[in-house]
Amino acid sequence: MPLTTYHHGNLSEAILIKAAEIIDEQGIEALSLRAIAREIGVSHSAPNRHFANKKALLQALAAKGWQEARDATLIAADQCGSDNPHSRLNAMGRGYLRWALNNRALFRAIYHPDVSRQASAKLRTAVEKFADSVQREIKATQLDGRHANVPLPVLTLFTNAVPTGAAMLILDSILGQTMSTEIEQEELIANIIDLIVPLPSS
Amino acid sequence: MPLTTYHHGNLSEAILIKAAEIIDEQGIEALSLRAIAREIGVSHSAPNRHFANKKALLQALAAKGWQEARDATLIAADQCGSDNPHSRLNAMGRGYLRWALNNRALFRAIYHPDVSRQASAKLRTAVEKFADSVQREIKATQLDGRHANVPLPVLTLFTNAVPTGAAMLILDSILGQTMSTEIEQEELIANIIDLIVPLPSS
DNA sequence: CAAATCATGTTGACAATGTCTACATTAGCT
DNA sequence: AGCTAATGTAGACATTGTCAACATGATTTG
Repeated sequence: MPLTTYHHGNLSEAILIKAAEIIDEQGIEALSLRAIAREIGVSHSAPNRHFANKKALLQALAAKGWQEARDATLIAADQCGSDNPHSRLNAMGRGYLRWALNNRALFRAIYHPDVSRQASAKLRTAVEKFADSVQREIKATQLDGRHANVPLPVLTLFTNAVPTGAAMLILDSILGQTMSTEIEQEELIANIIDLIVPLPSS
Repeated sequence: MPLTTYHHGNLSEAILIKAAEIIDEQGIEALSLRAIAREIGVSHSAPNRHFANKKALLQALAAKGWQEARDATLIAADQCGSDNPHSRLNAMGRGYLRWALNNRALFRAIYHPDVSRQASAKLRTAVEKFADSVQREIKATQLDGRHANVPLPVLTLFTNAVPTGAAMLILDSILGQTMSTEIEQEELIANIIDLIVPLPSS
């Protein structure tokens, strides 16, 4: 095998990884197809063979991100070892927020406006499935007595807004920078999520 | 006065207005200095006389945005006609969220990562002043018995995250699109904010 | 096994953009 | 009236996204 092969072997994957790396370090605005190609060591238009355009690359990252976010959320629910809806939803919130803070590149991708504005049908249904899973659990907590008189869509929006907003403030906003972050991450996560869905006083 | 003057008269302001218009309609990613100049009818590099670069334009928009957000928030508190911290903070939350939903261009600007990443000292202190005003009120609610055992920074992050996250989800995310928005805006605002700071049962 | 076909990568081109420099026009002050 | 600084223009350049034409190599197929 020659030292430098004409064909990369797994360029698709390499592009996604390098893209995530750049987004992580320099933000999603700094992402450039040519820079990715340069750093990987392929020609400037090689990425076009794998992604029709820049938006398609972002969509692919977002799809991966939603997948991971969904997994992190649902697995957390299963692993919390309780059937109580409050416990489960609390675990889901923590799992989602933890994932967001530990995977900012993908987190930035899933909320990038360009992705939302022109989401493929496939991505759209993936997100809907995620939303449904969460809403089902929210509904269960409501039947269990949590904010019983609040319309479900509002409660859903609220429940999603907290971890999403918190992650955005912490990761990407001046406002977040002004707020002290001396608290240990896992404790912060627990404290914040407990404010949305208190754990049952077993 | 000739029909077309060599000097525009108030180009700075015109650029800011046109920029907000474009951001409102097409999102902040679609913003281009040359397009702004084209639509206003000046040469492609005229904006450079007023803003050193694109980032500077975004910073100016963000400064304007923080100013407006702060006004909307603090004025709401004063106008609520109550001294009760819960009532005041509730009004502030509503005022802020209402402003965000009604001014998406500036809302997008104040949370744009490029702005946060390289904020001028002036902008940074403006944001800090806003954050302080809010935190002072949050502290008051805590002394009034709201989540007395939660660390103040956490409670602050939570309180800010709700309206910010809700606005982002509604305005710019696929997740928000999947959530029904059939509720009237003012009712939605009230319902969401009540979930963070319940009004005192006078 | 040979050859044909398709996926993958390269090169060169083009338009659009941000930004710089040199120049033109005008406003405002003395 | 004339000077100076502010404001606008024209042209240039590097960078980027994207496309078309071509090169290379992997895979299938006769």
